[in-house]
Amino acid sequence: MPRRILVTSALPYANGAIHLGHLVEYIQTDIWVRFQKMQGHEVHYVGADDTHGTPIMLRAEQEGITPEQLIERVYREHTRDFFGGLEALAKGEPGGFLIGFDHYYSTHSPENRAYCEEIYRALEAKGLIARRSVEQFYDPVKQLFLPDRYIKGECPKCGAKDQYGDNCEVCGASYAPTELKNAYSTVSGAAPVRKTSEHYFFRLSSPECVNFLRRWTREPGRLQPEAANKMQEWLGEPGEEKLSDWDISRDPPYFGFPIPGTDGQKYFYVWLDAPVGYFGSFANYAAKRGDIDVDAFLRPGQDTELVHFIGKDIVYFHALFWPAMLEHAGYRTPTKIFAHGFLTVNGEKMSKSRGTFITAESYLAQGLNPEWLRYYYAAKLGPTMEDIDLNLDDFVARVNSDLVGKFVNIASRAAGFINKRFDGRLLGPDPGNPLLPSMQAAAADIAALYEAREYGKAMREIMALADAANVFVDQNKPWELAKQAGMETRLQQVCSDALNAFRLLTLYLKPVLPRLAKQVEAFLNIEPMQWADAQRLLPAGHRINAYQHLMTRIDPKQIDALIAANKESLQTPEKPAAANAAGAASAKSDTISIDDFAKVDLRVARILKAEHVEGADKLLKLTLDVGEERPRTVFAGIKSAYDPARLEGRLTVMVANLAPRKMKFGVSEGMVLAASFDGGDKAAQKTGLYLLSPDEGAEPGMRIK
RNA sequence: GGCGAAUUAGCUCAGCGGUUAGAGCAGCGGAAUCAUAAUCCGUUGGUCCGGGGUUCAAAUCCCUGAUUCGCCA
Repeated sequence: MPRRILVTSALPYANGAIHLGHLVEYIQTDIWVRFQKMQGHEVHYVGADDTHGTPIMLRAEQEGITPEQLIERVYREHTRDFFGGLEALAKGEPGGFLIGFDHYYSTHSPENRAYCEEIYRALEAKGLIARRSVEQFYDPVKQLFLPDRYIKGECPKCGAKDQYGDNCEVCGASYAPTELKNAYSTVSGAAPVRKTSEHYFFRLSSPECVNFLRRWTREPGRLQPEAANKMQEWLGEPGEEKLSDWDISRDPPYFGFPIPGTDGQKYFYVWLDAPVGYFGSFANYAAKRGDIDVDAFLRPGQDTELVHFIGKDIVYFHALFWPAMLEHAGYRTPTKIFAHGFLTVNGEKMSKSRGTFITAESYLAQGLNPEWLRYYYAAKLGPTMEDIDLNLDDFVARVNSDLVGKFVNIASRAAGFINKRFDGRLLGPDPGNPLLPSMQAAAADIAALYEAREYGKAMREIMALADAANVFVDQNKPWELAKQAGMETRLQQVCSDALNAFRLLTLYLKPVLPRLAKQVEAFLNIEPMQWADAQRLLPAGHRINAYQHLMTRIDPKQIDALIAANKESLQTPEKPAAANAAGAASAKSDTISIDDFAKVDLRVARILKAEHVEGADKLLKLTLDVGEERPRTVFAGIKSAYDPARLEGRLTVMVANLAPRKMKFGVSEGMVLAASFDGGDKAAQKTGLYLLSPDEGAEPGMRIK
């Protein structure tokens, strides 16, 4: 009986780029899904962008666009990074990191809204919704309740400025946001006030929920042991009431769904509608396909499975709120929740200043092969919540050695002889050769490892088989057979067996290397391989196609370039590496002489101050240190893309000998340089402005030439 | 501050009460030259974080300290 599984990866937030940390999860999920599909199971893998909440709203405002425009743009970026975008998918040529979503949608959808409302109503009908007053910080200028992350102030212990409301980065003291001195809203700069509002709560502390969760979280197989222990900690011993109710409402203005019956005065907190977004995406997919019974996957009492892959940081939401909500709203609960750890790079947290905060896009833009990373992650991943490390030297060594040196090399060693000497024809497997049966016998073991998400062990086992195949070639020395008269059949036999071995290795690696597997299937002239095909071999007389390079080695220089590229994006982390598209989009200008260029005095400048200009729609007033006695004042038309607070302190590039110009708001003594699309292309104009930055080490006043 | 996890060869990791602690990569020495997309054979290398204990036996269990990383307050 094929299993029927609905699989999800966590929904990435629609206000930032996908980076290599995100990809751990999508690659982990994708490998599992591809493996299950190869087993012949019915699997639906859905995802979506998580689009609601205050940060999205403010971000859009800062960029001068609507939240809808922002999430649409980010949707294009995310789908591009995951699978090359919807166009590539439609053409059947997925790109990006080859994440094989069956459907990728958005939480800002009618389906999601309908599920949220239905779930909410069901909970309310069961008396699981409570209302009570909550006092929170409020920005009187923006007229907005402020999440803690938007409040800064002086540390109550040491007086350090610009500290967040939970603890001080300077002295390490921890405190409540209310204790901050001279607190201010990072949105408007105004001093926040305390304001009371009625909030809606999901009664997680009710006996129904607590008892359910005590039972549910301990059911075998639901959670990893570490996660189950963590749940025990959060739940406390029976009698200890450790859980508190969950605040699910937010006051307008809020980008999200209104709560039914509140007349638009309350909105669902983004963390309520985010997981429901799994269902919304699935429902939309099912409607498009037309042959899937949605309720068979979403309602209780069915033989289907619901599997969530998530990061360890959101276990809380997925193992407490989410199942409790579902259980009491008449839906099925997740069958399994698989949490993974975080990614470190070279043993440390990803860091923008070290260039290890690497975006998915920059990795691809540098020409690195996504399957290199997929393999490396697979080699490192296990079923636990432990962090995994991307050690860049190890990455280069391991991929080159395993994939190119061991694996791909086998095909390369055998294919030449078969094509040149035997017209591409194979002999059937040699019954006296124990290599192939032993490789076939490993199929069950490797399958069990994939099933258990023991990818690292699976890769090790597969590479041990690749070693065995190389030993086989070495012992049988086809290059010597080729020189001996009368050994033609033996030569053909050895190479045929080697290619059969290569086919099996490819099959075992197919969940990790889908694109390469497809190329190999074309090379071997075979149908797409399923797991059961491991028990078959290429028959006598089978004809293969000409061999072409399957994979190149990683040049360490490519890694250096990748790090450098991500260092450059240091100052604009939210929009990295968007420049290549712009370069191609506009025509080149006429050539100039070096003397012409020398007339422009470009200098490194430090932005000492950046302020809004009252009455100006586009301008920011910048005070720049260019190594002169007196700082320069420059008005720059970059308000749409930059928050002044973020500019202060950073380095950029200015034209120092531009004639001063009197403007409505004062005299501008130069200009700062930024990249943007040329006018005319309306679609492109949306993608904004990119201020230039020198590499680390540059100092204010340095001449640029 | 409380709770938890981690610490094993240069690097990445496995082993989690039982022969002299393992693998891959790197290093070193050979061989080979089908594969410039390289392999094969051999080999160096470890106070298993420090200290104490339990045991016939500890990298593995317990206590304690250090460092790192989480979660909570």
